[in-house]
Amino acid sequence: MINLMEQAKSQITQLINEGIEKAVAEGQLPQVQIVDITVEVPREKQHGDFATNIAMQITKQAKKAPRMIAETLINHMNLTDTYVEKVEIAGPGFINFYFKKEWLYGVITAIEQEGTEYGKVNIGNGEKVMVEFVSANPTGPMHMGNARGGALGDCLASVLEWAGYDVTREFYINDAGNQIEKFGKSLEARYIQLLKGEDAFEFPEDGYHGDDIKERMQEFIAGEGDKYLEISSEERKDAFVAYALQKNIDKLKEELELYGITYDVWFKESTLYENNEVQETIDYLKEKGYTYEKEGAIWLEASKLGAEKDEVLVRNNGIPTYFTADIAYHRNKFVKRGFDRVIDIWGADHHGHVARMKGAMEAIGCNPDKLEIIIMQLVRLLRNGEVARMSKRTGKSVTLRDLLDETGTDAARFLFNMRQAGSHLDFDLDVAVAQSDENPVFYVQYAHARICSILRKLEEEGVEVQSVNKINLARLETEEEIALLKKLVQLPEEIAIAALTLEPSKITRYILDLAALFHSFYNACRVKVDDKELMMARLKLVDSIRIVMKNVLNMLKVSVPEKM
RNA sequence: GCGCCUGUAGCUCAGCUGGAUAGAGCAACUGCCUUCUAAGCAGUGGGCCAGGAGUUCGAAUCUCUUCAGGCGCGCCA
Repeated sequence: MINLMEQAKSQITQLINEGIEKAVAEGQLPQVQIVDITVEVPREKQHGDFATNIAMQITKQAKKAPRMIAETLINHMNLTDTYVEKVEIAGPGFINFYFKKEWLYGVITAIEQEGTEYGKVNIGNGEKVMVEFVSANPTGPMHMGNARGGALGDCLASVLEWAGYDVTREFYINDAGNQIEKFGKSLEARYIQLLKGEDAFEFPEDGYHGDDIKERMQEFIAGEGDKYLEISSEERKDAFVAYALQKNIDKLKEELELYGITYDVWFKESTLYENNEVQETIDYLKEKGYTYEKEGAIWLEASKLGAEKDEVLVRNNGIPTYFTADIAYHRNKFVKRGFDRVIDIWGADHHGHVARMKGAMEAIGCNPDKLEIIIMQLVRLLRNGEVARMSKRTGKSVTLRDLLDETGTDAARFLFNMRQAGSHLDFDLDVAVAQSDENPVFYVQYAHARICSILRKLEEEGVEVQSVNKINLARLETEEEIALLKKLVQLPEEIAIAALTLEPSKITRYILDLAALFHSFYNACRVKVDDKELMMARLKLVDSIRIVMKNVLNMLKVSVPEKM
């Protein structure tokens, strides 16, 4: 994998280290302790391609003015055999590096060589990491929170794959415990009501009122009739749950598939009970002395593990809580399946769960730092500039399905990843469906389509993209072309940063920037010009942009139209 | 009351783990199609980075604090 950014930075680091060594050897600097040399790309391009603040950082140790230190260092740098063209001191003591154009042109070669792989980095070293996301309750339809979580989780998983991790996408099915109990009761009530009238059976107070429950039972009756009126409540609830749950899970799968999400594992909570892992977990915690009994329940001393207060593990009716199952689940992820890292994506309404979950990890002997929980802030849906809680079509709260029907997968996936997980997100339906400059998805896709159009036009005239060794890249010298080359160089690093910070939103912003630079270029420079050499160079540049855009959009699973 | 998140242009948000003159996109205004897709581009205006204190060569960024908003604090999940 070629990472020009990395190469450049390591060259600079080496130059500085050599500079310091020599200066120290010659007595021009005292012995200094360097923790980390930061090399960054300055915001202002007149400050060069790279800059370092090392001179300012060692001011105290060196007991000299930063600009003096900078000068000393520069005097001891040997620039031969490097890409560095020029070094300058600037401002309070920055050292600015100007790179030769050859370095920048190298990106075209890199893209040609790596093609669909360009942008990949290996910071993960094949580490096994799980991303668990959505995990919506199978008792009803998915909501806007699930929609955001889906886009975030799936794109994050992709980013991690591109960064060299071995990623598993997982959906946790809550098919056990209290809510399934409620689910069963609700189904039973609807079944009897449908066959014998509304008044024949009282609907449970805390039951699920959604229409989907009724629908399930209508389907069930259509197939099986009324024979379940005769059997025991226990038996028929089990039968209803088994039927409706499978139906609901199939529907979840289908809708997520439509959303571009395919999971590697659908993990059922019930298997934790079947395989005795919940009990194993409880026994383990007991053994380690983290539990006590109070009022007939078994408690976890979570307060001693960093949480706010203690938590019930097993209710006084003998049934373990959701929390206990979740501990067993995470124990399964780490201990039974050997994941190096586990990333959970939760809605902000679950943030109270974080501290006790981390505490529980410690209690079961897993490193809590290996469990990373992304807390995603809630989504506000806007329509006509106003908060829209209800779907236009159904009058009920807006589901993932409604959203996809209205805006399509591309817009939803892209727009949900425009914001960082931690920031509250306003999802504007009018923007999502707008086919204009307001809509960032179209803006990016349009750039790609424009490029394809150029390629088509020239191909019709018999002009094709040539391999890099036949092209005089030095002809790429306008401001717009240089800016584009620099942006292309950045992709591997952007992916690395997105993976490290767990923020796929960096990538959507990257691709928006690239599209903007392309559109500027398009208006400032023509590809199809009489100067053949220039045309071939620009054609190659444009084709390289196309490859990068396609790579990134494929990664995000946003479609890449060649015509619009 | 306690805890988590957020506060940057009229609106929606970036700001790359502390850098140089705080940036985009919408919205407003002015221009740009006989030449590769105007779903585009160029330009103009717009800011007490919520307030205050601290840390240091240097703070939108880190710490503390006040204020405002969101969310949570169950033998629910």
